[in-house]
Amino acid sequence: MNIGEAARASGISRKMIRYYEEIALLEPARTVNGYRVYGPQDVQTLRFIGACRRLGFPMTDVKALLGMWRNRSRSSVEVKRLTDRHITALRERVTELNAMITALEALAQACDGDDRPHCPIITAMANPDGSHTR
Amino acid sequence: MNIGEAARASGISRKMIRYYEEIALLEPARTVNGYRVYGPQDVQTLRFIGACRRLGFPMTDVKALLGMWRNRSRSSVEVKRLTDRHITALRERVTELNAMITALEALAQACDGDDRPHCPIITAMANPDGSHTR
DNA sequence: CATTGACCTTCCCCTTATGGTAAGGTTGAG
DNA sequence: CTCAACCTTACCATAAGGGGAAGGTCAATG
Repeated sequence: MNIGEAARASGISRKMIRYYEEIALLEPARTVNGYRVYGPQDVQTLRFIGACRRLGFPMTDVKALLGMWRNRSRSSVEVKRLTDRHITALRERVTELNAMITALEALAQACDGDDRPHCPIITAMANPDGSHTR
Repeated sequence: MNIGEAARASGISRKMIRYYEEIALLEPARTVNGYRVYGPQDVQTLRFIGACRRLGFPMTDVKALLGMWRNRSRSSVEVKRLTDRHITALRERVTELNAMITALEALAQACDGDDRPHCPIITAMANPDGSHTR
């Protein structure tokens, strides 16, 4: 299987397949002409990587997860620990984003949104310490 | 005011102050020796930028917001429109992250987390289409 | 007057994960 | 033999920074 076919079979772009090889996530065989050759196992690996990425795991985690997948004597606690850390990171990010959303909603709600220049949003940016001029 | 002092006054690192200049957000004066010189207005600009960044606006939006701030004949509706688009983008991102969190929580909850290899998390990654082998 | 430390300057590399493009080689069909 | 559709490597770019080197400047101290 050539890289194009592997891309279609796995849903991973040719570009990213080569990148994953570069960071040592897989090592396809080569024909005498240097063409990469992928087997069903390689496609499985690519699909595994894709699943990890869709769940937001960074590449370092994906690498670790791949190692655990391949290691038949792994402990499920390792996997769970990694996953829990990732969940925690995602929750923190959501908390940050929600704080931004809440602040922005308050500002937008206070803005008339008409053709006049007065705008609480701009005022808030210009007075970042919350020092309101009353 | 030198760049170091401007950095302390604005809470923006020297590195980023130079970067913001590079992308034309401000243009400090220079001494004869080439040192950047910042006035109170520049510090105001930097604080404005910092406030935008803390609310998650991308630099392109920051640039636009700066322009609106400086434009005394702006319409507040422009500002509000930009803000609303940003809020929408943030909400979408939160929705994505929450979907990941939900999926990961279900997997983690199903994982025993002991010293045995069996692990639903790994199994899920290896079978990305949800094709469970029963 | 020289040294020293704290500034400042520009320039380049690194990050994450991904896309694009260009120059050139291979293959298979017609 | 040619042409399209592959493939290869190599480089550039992204967003928003951080790190650091090499070299210039300035003020205070000895």
